[in-house]
Amino acid sequence: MGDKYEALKLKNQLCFPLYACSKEIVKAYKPYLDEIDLTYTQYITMMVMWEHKELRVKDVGKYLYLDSGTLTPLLKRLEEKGYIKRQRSPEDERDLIVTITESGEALRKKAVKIPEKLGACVDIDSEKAQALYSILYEIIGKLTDAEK
Amino acid sequence: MGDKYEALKLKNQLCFPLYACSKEIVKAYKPYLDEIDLTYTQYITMMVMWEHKELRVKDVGKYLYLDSGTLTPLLKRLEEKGYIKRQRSPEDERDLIVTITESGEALRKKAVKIPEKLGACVDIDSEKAQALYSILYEIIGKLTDAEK
DNA sequence: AGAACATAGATTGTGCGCAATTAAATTTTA
DNA sequence: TAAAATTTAATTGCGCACAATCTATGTTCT
Repeated sequence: MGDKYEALKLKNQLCFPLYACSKEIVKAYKPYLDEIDLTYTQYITMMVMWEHKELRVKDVGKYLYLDSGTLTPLLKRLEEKGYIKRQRSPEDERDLIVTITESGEALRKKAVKIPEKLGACVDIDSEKAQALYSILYEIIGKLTDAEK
Repeated sequence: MGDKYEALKLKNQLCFPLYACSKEIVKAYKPYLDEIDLTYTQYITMMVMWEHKELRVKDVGKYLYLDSGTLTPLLKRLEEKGYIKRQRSPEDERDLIVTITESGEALRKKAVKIPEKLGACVDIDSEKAQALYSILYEIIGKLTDAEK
């Protein structure tokens, strides 16, 4: 009981269930995302594009906590699928402007059912969901503000 | 306000903060894990090995929710580093038995400070941590039991 | 204006993470 | 007991995720 390595046991970790839960939920999305030929990361990227229509790569990265190493190839794939356009900003050639296409907008109609389908899988009561949500953003805030 | 696509907005997702939080915490581990030359996944794998000393790949996978596609190369890397041994079971040649080495045991002493170091980074009050923990395992349970 | 600095995205390399498939060993069933 | 089914790990292929580096473009500072 309570040996000196207690803190190193899996069951005493907070990060592990977070890591495992995140993976399992993403896995639960898969059958629904397969229907619209998107990965989870592509899906959340389309989410910010559906909402903002036009963004620099940099801003997409800020919303999603992703860098260009992840986004550059991912955005190229979304462009190949026809959901977005990528073009340099005329004002500042360093910026790459991502714009949603009509086909990308059309995809939104297909995707609109996904949140409720997933809600049915996870099925957690709304107080717990709210608690979870606020604690997660509290942690994210601490980890990403402190940074600089 | 509350258009028909409200459910598709990033701020209304529960999975996204989970996904982002998981990544940010793993990132927070990195400087400490770098010191002992482990990735996060290797670290949690060592955690189950520190506790159990000897396990089949299958059981490691059950503890960590990982399959052989992830574990086979990861365990080979840990074997190269000298922390574990991999050998077939004589009773059932299908099973691969993973055993911790002395060097692997020694690593535990170096790792023992990591949980508190990370606690200092995340710094969340213990009621919230407890709530988070139990909600996460509730979701994990629903997603992994329902499966079969 | 020219040099130093800063910024944005692309590239490279490593390691997951997982679906799908394969191969070998074992168990079950007819 | 021979054939079919199951179990286990390994392999293959793809897409992240991220650190580190590189390149091109802008900005700032003398």
